[in-house]
Amino acid sequence: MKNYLFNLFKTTQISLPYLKEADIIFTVPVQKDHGDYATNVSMILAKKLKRKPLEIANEICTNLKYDDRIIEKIEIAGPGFINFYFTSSFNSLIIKEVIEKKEIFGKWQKYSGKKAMVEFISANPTGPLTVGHGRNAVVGDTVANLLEWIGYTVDREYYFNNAGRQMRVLGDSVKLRYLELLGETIQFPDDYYQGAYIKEIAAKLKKENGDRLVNEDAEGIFKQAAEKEIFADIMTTMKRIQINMKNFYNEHVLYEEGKIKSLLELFKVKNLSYEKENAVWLKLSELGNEQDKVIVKSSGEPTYRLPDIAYHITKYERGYDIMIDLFGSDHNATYPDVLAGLRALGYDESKVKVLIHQFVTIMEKGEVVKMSTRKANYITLDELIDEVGSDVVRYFFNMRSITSHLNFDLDLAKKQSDENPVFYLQYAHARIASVLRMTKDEGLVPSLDDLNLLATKEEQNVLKKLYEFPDVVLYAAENYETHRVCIYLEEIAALFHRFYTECRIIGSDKRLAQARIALCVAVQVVLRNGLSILGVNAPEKM
RNA sequence: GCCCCCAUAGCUCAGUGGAUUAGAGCAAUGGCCUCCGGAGCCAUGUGCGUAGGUUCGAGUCCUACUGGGGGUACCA
Repeated sequence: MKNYLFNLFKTTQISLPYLKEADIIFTVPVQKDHGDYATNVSMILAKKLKRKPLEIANEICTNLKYDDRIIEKIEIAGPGFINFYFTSSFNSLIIKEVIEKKEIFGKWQKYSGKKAMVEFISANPTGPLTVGHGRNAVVGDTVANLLEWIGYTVDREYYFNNAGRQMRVLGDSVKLRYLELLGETIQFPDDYYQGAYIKEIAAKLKKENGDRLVNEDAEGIFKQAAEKEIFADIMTTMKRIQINMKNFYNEHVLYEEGKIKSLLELFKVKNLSYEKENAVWLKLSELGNEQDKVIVKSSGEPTYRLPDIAYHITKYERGYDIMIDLFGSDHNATYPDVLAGLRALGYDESKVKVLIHQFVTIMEKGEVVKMSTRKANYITLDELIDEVGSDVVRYFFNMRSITSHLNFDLDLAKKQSDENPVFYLQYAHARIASVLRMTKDEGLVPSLDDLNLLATKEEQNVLKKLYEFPDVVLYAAENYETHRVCIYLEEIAALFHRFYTECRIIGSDKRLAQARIALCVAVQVVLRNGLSILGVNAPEKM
């Protein structure tokens, strides 16, 4: 539909050259009686041409040479909108396209040949993934899916650090619990890791080694065992929600390959850093940021900024056209420094897209559960999956704009899963599968021969919505907004149910029945495609 | 103090500068199966935090304010 309009306006440019001067946009009007698509081009041109919008709209309309088998009518309305009404027989042709393209309906070639990296989760192995990581994990994976749908080749990468203070505390925490199990009286500091998993790791060490480890360094076997166990856990959790990371990038590699050292040297040579009070500072205030920041502490240990910049440089070196970083809002102060460092070294920072998602609030028994990895009172992603399943987890994390806080009512998700919109979508899909099984037994098959019979309001509404799917995918992908897909799917499922309530298949004239079955198939394809973007199953039966 | 995000119906949230009429789900009330899946459909809504500004046109953009969340380390 949209394509036809774009082409129509392009040919009209010959007779009305001023059409080239405006960005022509077609939108689906909120009001159904305002047509299938509308454009505000005459209002935009009114200012440039200093003429009345209605007058311009009239002129455009008389010059549009359209095919009346495709467009039923064109109207001018309100202050100068041009509304387009398509013929019902043209609308029905979308079914043919959907059924022919099937699992690739909605895909684009627009960015084919381009490489993208999505870096997400990137949690250090200090504990199991929490619900907050869950949002990051699901959104990151879905953004990656969306980019694949518009043509990108996408790598998913997990960046982590198994050195540093946090990990030392982790090793100490495990050793203390180990000593405790051996009967020693210990003082367990408040700022150590309190979770039960620490005790489990300590217990495992005791079982395997008895008391032989009492004189071992906490940074040795204790830290290593903890990291191994925790990472195994994280991997299992990711697998449960269908996340396949391509790479795990260990910050340590940057040191091994000398990238930290050479970057530090580069900053010095370029006069972008200086020494003060035994520390090395990056001249961020000269690069447009608020203040200079330390990149090497007086202890000689770099702060996260140096490896983060070095890490991003490897992304450029690996040839990505676009690099997505997905962080929780608690990290929103870190990326401006990294971007400034990259900019100073001449890298095109517009290739890095930083997405910040807001917190997840867990509600349980009407109360907010405060969460901290250190403290014992947090809900793990694994527990959440146990309670509600992978499909609900993935759908819920995808269904809200990442700029908003996500309110996750655990009680609701636990006990009343049939209230969840994900079931509404899966039900629509399963219902169609059932219809197809049943009609097949009646000797009816989908047919594209008489699609023009699909003329009722309910049928037409579904058809027009089918046309929108590729646009929704493109918009969602280019704006990294996974929730758009959810909104669309809920809309088309609702339109389908309405159609199905009003329009009978068995008992109708055979040609009409078979056209309606074809409509069902098309809706099913789109539901399945949309759900696959989200990583949610589309069941044949429920 | 400064920086980022948010404020829309009882609750959870959509809303891509457009149309005298701002939508959905949940909750609530009342309808709809002699009929293909009732996990469905239909009906019922005193709502855009406050005050200015830009614009032909503002929930959407700008400024200030109020309220909430997150930051502002030689933690990440």
